[in-house]
Amino acid sequence: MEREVRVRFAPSPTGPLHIGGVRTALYNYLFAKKHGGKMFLRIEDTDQDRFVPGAEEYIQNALAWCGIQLDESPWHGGSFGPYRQSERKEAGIYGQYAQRLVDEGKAYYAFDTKEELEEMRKRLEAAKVVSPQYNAITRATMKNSLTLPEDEVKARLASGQAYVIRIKMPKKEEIRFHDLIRGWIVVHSSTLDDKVLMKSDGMPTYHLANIVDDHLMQTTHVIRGEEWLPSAPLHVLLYRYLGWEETMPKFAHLPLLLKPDGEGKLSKRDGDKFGFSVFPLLWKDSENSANSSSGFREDGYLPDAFINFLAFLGWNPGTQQELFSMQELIEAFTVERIGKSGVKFDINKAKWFNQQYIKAKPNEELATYLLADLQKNNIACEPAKAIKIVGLLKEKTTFPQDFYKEGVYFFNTPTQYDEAVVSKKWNQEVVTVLQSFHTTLQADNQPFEAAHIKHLLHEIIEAKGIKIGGVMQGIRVALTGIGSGSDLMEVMAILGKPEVLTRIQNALQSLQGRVLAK
RNA sequence: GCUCAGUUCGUCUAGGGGUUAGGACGUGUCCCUUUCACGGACAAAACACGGGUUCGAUUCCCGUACCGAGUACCA
Repeated sequence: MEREVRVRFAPSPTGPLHIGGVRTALYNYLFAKKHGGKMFLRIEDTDQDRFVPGAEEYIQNALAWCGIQLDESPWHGGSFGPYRQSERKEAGIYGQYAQRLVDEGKAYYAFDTKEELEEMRKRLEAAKVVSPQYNAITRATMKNSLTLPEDEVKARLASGQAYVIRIKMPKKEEIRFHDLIRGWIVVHSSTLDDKVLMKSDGMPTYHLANIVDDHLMQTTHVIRGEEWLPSAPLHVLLYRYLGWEETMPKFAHLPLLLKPDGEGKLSKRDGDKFGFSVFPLLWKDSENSANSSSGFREDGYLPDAFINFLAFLGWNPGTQQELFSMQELIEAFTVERIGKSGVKFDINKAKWFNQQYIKAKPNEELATYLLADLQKNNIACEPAKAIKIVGLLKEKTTFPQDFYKEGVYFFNTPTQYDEAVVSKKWNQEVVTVLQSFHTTLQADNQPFEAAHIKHLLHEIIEAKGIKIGGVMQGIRVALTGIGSGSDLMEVMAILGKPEVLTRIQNALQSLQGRVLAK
């Protein structure tokens, strides 16, 4: 097994890429890079009915945002293309293999209509058959090339009648394979059915297409969701039937991402229900806006935080370290450390990761978020000022949009004051201190810096024999309009002396009657 | 129903025949403090159940329960 590691991510373009899909892509990517191999993307668009315009572009954008870099794909190209199954079908790639299986007696034509299949199911259910399916037993009662006379089969085929190709599942045979995460899996063929390999529209089903493509594209490892585990035996059998067992990829079936309340797979509805996104990016459904969904990016998650969070959903490094860059993840990643059990989705952890990443970012970078939000609100601001504000606020910030939310008071001279704070904290002492402070400030000519401001203010407070705690909240509300925020001295320094003087004056005037009214 | 998986604090998990079963998120209390946060400290909180194997099982085996996935001419 000296083959170069080649893994694939194979989404179908049926809508926005789900967060579970992103995690699958991520694990594939980490694995490929860890082993110096390649990762490619293949679009599995064999179901034309479910094709959604824009989905492919969404997948591309989502992976790019996450920093998952593909070596080959429909849009990057590569030497194993085409990378869309619809195009591969046009190129005649699948038909020959289906035909080979039929010729070798490992698959057969079936002419049953939808109604006939439905009828069979009903009949079997009525007869209380344990598992009503098209299988080694029931195929004898259906219309297919195994039951029909040879010339009738030929006639039907020649007349252009619709047909599918089904695998001829052996009656009794143990199918076993090794899963990198779960160990040996053994399934008896009698529990499997004669899955359709080639649909009546000439398209292969996933089952055939993924085996043919993974073989042709020299895939060494198939890392995919656990929902594929039940059909893995079928895939293994297909490799065997096609004579490709020697180079069959190794399998790793990932644990599923579950709803926060633990009732099943995480789905789009859960995002709405629990108030968070289950998609990396905003998805706009052009036909039905109700199908649109918010994305982690738009919610304010940083891509590296999102990736770090996602990596830990079902995997851990076995150490106490929790913060990992993509490069560190690549180095630390092993399939052996992927868990077996389903993982419930906890958005709190995602928030925590985001907070950690915000804190670690340089102020210059964070300032761009504030600046952008300010611009949206037509507020002008010097980058230098934004950098200072952001530096002050970052400790209490989870999302980039918090800078604007928490920091608007830097830009809006308050016209209203938080009533709860005013009624509790606005008193004669505050008024007195503010008055002296105003006078002192006007006379002062030292640089308007936090330490100096603090010194001046404390001098006044102490001279009057007042306790700091009783007066600060009032001063804060006078200056910012609200009762909470970052260090007031720093806030004033950023505000600048003229603005501080104005605000003190305003507050003294606006709240004039409030002390007496008490 | 059947097949296949899985089961350690509320959640993500470490561990693994003998441990005070460890960490993180969240929660609570306290400290810091000009408030909110941040930070610090502490606390509550888990081996699904029943058999077996064993001197000893949370760990290994077998059952049961529960949970999940699959059971389409969807992927």
